[in-house]
Parts: sequence; structure tokens; C-alpha cells
Amino acid sequence: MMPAVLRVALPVPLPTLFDYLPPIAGGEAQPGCRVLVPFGRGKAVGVVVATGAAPAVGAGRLKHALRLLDEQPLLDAELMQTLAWAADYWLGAPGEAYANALPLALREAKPLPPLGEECWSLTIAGRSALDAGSRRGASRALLAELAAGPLSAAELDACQPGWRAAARRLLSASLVERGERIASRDVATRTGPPLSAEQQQVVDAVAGDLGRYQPFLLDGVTGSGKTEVYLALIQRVLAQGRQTLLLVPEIGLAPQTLRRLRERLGVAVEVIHSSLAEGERARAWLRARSGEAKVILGTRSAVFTPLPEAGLVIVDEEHDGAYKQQEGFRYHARDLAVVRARALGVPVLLGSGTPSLESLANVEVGRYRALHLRARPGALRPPTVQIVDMRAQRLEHGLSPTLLAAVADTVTRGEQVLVFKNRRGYAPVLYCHACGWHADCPRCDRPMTLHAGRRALVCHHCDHRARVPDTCPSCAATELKPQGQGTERLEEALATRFPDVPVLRIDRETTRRRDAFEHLLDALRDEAKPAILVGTQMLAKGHDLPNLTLVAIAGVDEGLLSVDFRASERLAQQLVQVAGRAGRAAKPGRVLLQTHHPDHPLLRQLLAQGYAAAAQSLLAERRQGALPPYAHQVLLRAEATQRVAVDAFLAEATAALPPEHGLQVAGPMPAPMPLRAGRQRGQLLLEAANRRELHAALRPWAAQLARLPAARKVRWSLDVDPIDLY
DNA sequence: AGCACGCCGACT
DNA sequence: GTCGGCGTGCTC
Repeated sequence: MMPAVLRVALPVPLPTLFDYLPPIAGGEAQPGCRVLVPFGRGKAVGVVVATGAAPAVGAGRLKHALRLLDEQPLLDAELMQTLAWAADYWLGAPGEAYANALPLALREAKPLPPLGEECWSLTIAGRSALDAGSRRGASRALLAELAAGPLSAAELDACQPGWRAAARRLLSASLVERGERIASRDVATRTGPPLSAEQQQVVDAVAGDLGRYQPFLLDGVTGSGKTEVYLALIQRVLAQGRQTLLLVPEIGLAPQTLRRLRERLGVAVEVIHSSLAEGERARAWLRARSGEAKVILGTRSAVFTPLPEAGLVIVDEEHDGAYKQQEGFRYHARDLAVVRARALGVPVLLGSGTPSLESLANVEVGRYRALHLRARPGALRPPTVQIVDMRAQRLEHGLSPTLLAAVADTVTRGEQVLVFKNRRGYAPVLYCHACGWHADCPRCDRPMTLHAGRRALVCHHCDHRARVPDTCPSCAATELKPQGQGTERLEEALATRFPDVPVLRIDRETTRRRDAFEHLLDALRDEAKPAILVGTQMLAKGHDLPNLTLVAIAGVDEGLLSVDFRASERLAQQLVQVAGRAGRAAKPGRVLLQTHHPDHPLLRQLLAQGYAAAAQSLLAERRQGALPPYAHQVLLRAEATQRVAVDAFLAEATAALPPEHGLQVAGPMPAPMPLRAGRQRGQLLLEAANRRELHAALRPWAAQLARLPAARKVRWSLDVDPIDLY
């Protein structure tokens, strides 16, 4: 008789689960409980996936689990089922899928942190110290703050920034103590503006399906009031005592949304995102698990939050590529949200002003129901869009006279301008006019971007930095010239041209100083002063600037010419999102679009008929070309310092494909970037019209890849439904 | 992924 | 003579 074993998922990138004998002492393990096990030479925390299984290895190799960490499952049946599905679907290591679902703090063999909120109070000694005035500075201030009663960490952050240093000093002197308090959140809800008839229809449609699975695609342009729809729906769900999971693509969007949620809903709203301290993240996760947290706002990884009282799942800006994890366990949070909603038996609402072609195709086949918000309540009319033909104009740092005139007009009226250019740095190429040499990254074989005024060369693919040469390394001429424009150069050109108007650059570099930056934007929001904002796609979302009336798109041609079949979809989305920044309040907006291809059909259609029509054309092209979403792809990537290692692995992988698999095989071939950060890169693309067939063929193949002899000489990964082919 | 074991070069 | 390079093998 075989011993019954625990089947355990361990946080290792291996395609297997591990079997253990039950711990010698302790309670009965259930699926979803964490367990501490001996693993290799050390120990590991795993998740019990099954109990009572027959061992997959000889009894002699079985070890006893050391300790059961949870009496009750930490992951409920629905999450366990969804995670097993996800690991299978994305061809990931099961252990990595489970590890992804647990906050870091819960992947350790420690007791669960208490659910309450961190809170600080005076000790008796502390009160005496305060009365005696024995402390100075921040310590004294902190004692005074706490005199009226305990305060939470969040409250202290608000009234005394930097209080933690003082708290640490006072704690070691036993003048204050740290405790836990069950959050008592005010329930004073502020009512929002009344919903428009259109918004009400959308709310009614989704609310009519509460209690059962139904995906909705809500197509609503910027400023059409999607957030109000979300809020109204969350309120309905709350009225039933149920939970809502609201996913946003990036954390930059969370603070405003969070503020709005807390103001309006006044219930337990939790945020879960990657920059939250691990302890806090674990607490938020546990409060969701206990059902105490009713609204959970988070980024990609929040899709794994337990929802015992689930009522609704919302994915905002569903088209955003940030939902796809690009390393390790390569899941797509939007797609997983839909799968969870089905498992939970609740509606899922995907919202976007520029829906993904995938979601539109799902509407087409009747899997998702389409809902629309067309009106822009805050705006008089949609912005007027004008194409500027760059070929016919003399450019100044890439800016046409037409564009500069429009900027001048706008700032003269005291209004604000946004100049959009999807390129950081000063110029994307440093070029020798004498011999044609240009500065390439030695590790990527791609042009390096001129940065910091023009004092450094930076590779945007691997972050390699180099000095700017004084003379051409190839011909010694002194004709080195920056070619093309990045945001730095536009900022400089505009600042020179408009010396009396503040010019603000907004990209990854400038937004490091987050607070200062937020204040600048706040100032722009509140004051009707002219200003010129220059920035990359970071500018495309968030911040609502009522006095911003001109959006000048300085160049989009890279997106028109790209070989990546998704480039045109992304371009269309980006253009619409950026254009949506213009004229949100009472003032009409204007959009200028500079291009060398004014007759490009995508641009023409986008302007004449809007995103929905352009998306339908793109879908038709995809269907024609048998591309996603009408075909399904799996991409095997490999990289190594030696090209031969990559080639050998991909050849072995190709040979290992099951016979008669019926898949389209492209490659092995070099990756679109064949060299990156000094590593040679190659790939193998597998396609099929039918997803089930693709998976059936690749499941056993994927499990085999790690055992290929050439696999250990390369870094490789499988990407199911890749969103870019890089 | 980590981690150890295991054979070949430049250092106290 | 050793410390340490990363190739190879394993984890129930």
C-alpha cells in the first residue's frame, strides 16, 4: 500500500509539484494550506495542492513535511482552481503561479500578521514625558500628536511626515507603543453627480447580471464618465455586502482613484500594489480574504486577491499592456480577471476608451457584451483634429511652423499645451555628417540616445552609458550631429522659443521627484496660467488639466512603419488617449498631428471615423493575415552570450515538437532585436487557429523543454499570447 | 532558481 | 601548495 502524500507547489521554476509525507505532528493539511518542507539542502514554504495523492516518486525519496503553517486554507478553493488553470494556460511552473498569488510576507514560515491597522499610542511613561516636556523636536511633536489618543500610521503620515524616526526613538525608550486596531472607517459617503441616462443604462445593464458570470466591454472615451459608472456599480455591490476588485494598469493611476473611492464609498477600500510595503500588502490581502475589505484597488498582481464575498470585477483601461507580466510567470491579469469572474460567478466589466482588439473580437463572437458611453459630459464637443504634413514644412527641432504657431496662439490665450513625443532623451541618434557613422550600443547593436542636454549616450534597451565623443571615431571629423528629437530636445527648443512660458518635461526621468512633480501639476490644474508640457506616453493618462486646450503630437511615424503587427493598434490607442487630454472642461480642445505620412489609411480613418472604426479595420486585417486574435501564438524565446547555444537549443526544441502537431511554425529565427545587452537572442513562434489544439500540442512539449541538453546553456522562456515579439 | 559538488588557473 | 572559476546535476 502506497503512503498518501501531500502534493506541494514550491516557489521554483520547475514544471513539477513535489510530494511529501504529512508532518509527523500537527493537524490535517487541506489544499490551500501552506506547509514548511525540507527542500534540497534547505527549507521552503509551499502550498498544498492535493492531499491523499499517490506519490509520483519512489517511497524511498519521500520526506516528511516539517510543519503545517495554516490550520485553514490560506487560498480558497476558487483561487486554487484558478491558479491551477493559470499555470496550465500560460505554460508556467505551477510553483511560480502559487508563489505569485501570495504576498511576499506570506511566503515565509511566520505567523500571519494581525489584520488590524498599525497604530501608535502613548505609554504611561510617555504621558509623563510629555507633561514633563523632557523631549524636543520631532519626538516632542509626536508625543503631543498622540496625547489625544492612538493614531494610525496613515494618520501620522498625514500630520507629521517623517514621524517614524521619532517613533523608533520613543519606542526604544518605552514612551510609545505600537499596536493594532481594527480599522473603523467612517461610512459617511458623499453622493456623486447624478448619472446621465447613458451612464444609468450601463449601470443597469451590469447590475442586472450581478450574481452571475457575464463579461462586459465598456467602451467609453476619456471624460465620458467611466469612473462614475464604476462607483455606482461598486455601491450596488456594497449594498449587497459584497466585494469589488478594481484593477488599474499602473500605480500612478491609483492615488487619485483611491481618493475618489474613499471619499465616495467610505468603506473598507484596500490598495494592493507592488510598491506597498510587504507587511501592509499582506494585511490588505488578508483583509480581503476575511471579507472585511469590500473594495480592492490594485495593479496586475492584485488579480490574485482572495474574494470570498465577490460581487464584481472591474478592469480599467483593459487594453493596457501593463496587465501582461513580462517575466517569470507570464500571465495576463485582464484575461485572468475574466477567468476568475467565471469561477466566482460574478460579472466582469472591462473598461477602455480604446478597447483591445482581443476584447473587441470577444464582443464579435458574443462572448462579451458591449456597452458604450459616447457623451463627454464635461466637454462642449470633442476636440478638432488636424493633420500637419511635415514634408511641406521647414522644421525647427522637429517642430513645424504650423505647430509652433498653434502653441503660440494657445499660450497667448493663457491656456496650456501638451507636446507629445514618444521618445525620451535629447535625440535618438548621434550621427556623423562626414562619413555616416552613428553611435551604436556595443551590447545591443542599436543607436544610442543622446541624453542630459547632450552630455551622455544612453542605450534605451540595456541602459549602457557612454561618453559623447568629440570627434567621429570612424573618420575623426567634427561633424557629429544629433539626429531626430526626443522630449529633452523639444523641451529645450520650446523653452528657447517661448521664454516667458513655463515648459515642463514629463517622462521617466523627471517624474522621479514625484512630490515636486505632483505639486507642479496641481498648480497647473488650479491656475489658469499658460504652460507647455512636453512628454512621453506617461502624459497620456491620469491628470485632468481643465486649462489644457492644445495637444500637439510631434511625431508618430515610428508606429506607422513598425514591423510589429500590434504597432498600429498601439498607435491608434495612444493617439486617442493623448488626444483625449485636450479640452476636458468648458474649453474646446484642439489636436495637431505632425506626420510624414498624412495619407496613411490608419491615420485617415482614425480622424474621419474614430477609434471604433479604425479598430474594425485593424481587426479585418488581422483576420485576413490569420493573426491574433484570430490565431493564437506561443513564443519560445532564448538568449545566451553564444549564438550557437541559442541555435542549438531552438533546433532541439523544434525537433522535440510532437509529430503531426498541425501548428504553424515560424523559425527558429533571430529575435527582432538579435543582440541585446550583449546576449544573442532567437525565437520560435508557434501558431494555431484553435487554442485548444495549440495547448494540447504544446503542454507536453513545454514540460520537456527544461530537459533538453542545450537548455542549460541558454536562458529561455515560453510566452503564451505574447503581446510583443521582442 | 538556488545550491553543492567537482575539476583546472593565479595568489598567500 | 590553496581560493575560486562556472559546468553539471538535483531538488519529492
